[in-house]
Amino acid sequence: MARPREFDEEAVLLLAVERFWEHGYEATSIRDLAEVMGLTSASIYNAFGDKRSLYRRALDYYVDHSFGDRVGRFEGNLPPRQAIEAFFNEIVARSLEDTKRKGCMLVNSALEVAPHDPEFQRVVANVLVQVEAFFRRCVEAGHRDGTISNGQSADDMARMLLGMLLGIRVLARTRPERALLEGLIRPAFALLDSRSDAH
Amino acid sequence: MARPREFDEEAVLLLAVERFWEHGYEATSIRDLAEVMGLTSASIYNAFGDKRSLYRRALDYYVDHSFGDRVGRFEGNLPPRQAIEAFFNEIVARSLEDTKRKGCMLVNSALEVAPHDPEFQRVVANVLVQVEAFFRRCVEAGHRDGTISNGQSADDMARMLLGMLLGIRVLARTRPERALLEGLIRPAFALLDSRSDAH
DNA sequence: TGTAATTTAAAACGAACGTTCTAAAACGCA
DNA sequence: TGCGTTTTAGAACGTTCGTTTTAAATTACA
Repeated sequence: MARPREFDEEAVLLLAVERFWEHGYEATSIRDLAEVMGLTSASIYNAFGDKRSLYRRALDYYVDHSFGDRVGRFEGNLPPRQAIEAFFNEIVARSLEDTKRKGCMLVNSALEVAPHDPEFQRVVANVLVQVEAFFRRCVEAGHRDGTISNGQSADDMARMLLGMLLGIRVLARTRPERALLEGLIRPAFALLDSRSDAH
Repeated sequence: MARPREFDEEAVLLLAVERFWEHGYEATSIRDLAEVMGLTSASIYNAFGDKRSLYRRALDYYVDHSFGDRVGRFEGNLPPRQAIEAFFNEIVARSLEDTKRKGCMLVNSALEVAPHDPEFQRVVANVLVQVEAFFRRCVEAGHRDGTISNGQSADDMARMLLGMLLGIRVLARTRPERALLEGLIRPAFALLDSRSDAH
């Protein structure tokens, strides 16, 4: 009943993600996006609305396919202590092979967009709460089966792991050095392992 | 021999710092700066060169008066273990009273400017190296006088503290909650205290 | 007091910004 | 085969960008 789209919406959204991810919101123009996505600006506005709406779609896509995917792969499929370790090992590995220094789009968004936009503030905060909850579930399970030290509360341990995660993401963006990132997580893991009955 | 400046260079630089700090590089225009600094764009260009040069001056000013000042106040004046604690307590306090959510200008710069600008990459990386070195000196001194556990190497401990610092700075920008930030550092301090001979 | 030097104010520069408009093109259905 | 509808391509909208220019104002020194 009408002329059909000449592009796949998810495919071009992925291209928009790449661009926003690497250059951020302000430094990415509609013309940049049009070139990268292989569309005219009219098509972009027709399919996604304005620039902010497209960025929102891109961020949601990123969150679902990075963090969401990671939690889904590890939680339940691995013992809690190993799930945490696998999570951080993957973050470190990704950070070290991130030659374009894109970092984590959620962290980028947390610093560039969220502070001045209540909607994005809510979105980013919500994801961070979910990450924290994932860590807390892992630590609680580890407490129950004795594979994680109960020297610290699961709440505090989860908070620390969340802080470490964000710290790695920032640090890797300017100093992507293996010794630094791997050395950073060693004390944190030592804390997971240290036996409380040794005190 | 010529018409004198009508403004104090350091005073207007501080105003530029505030603006860049809160809104970042891209989202701050020369006209914004001119209004905030109370100058015309011609005066800005005459005194500071182009926008990027002014941002560089602003970042240097920020680094000297925040991190540089903090290290100078704590190191030497406090025992190593207390120096680290005072450092983090001040970071948490500043983060909680940061109602404008400006965060840390160095971290903001690390994510917005440094990845696409080799000069700023070098500047930011250099400061992070200095922060790490400050932590390492504290941990080494604590190892010597027995106030810090030697369960972890000073190198790794300093790396972890650097990661925690950056993590707090990011987290506080979207979730400035006292329980979260204070809970985050508790396990890290526990690691400083845990006695290695207990294993 | 006149001259050289510098800073001001304000307008102006071309380029790029986000967004919209105008037509032509491409489909399903009558 | 037309009709209604949507998507295309590309020009165009007004605004804002970083930066420079023009000319008046202000000083120290001869």
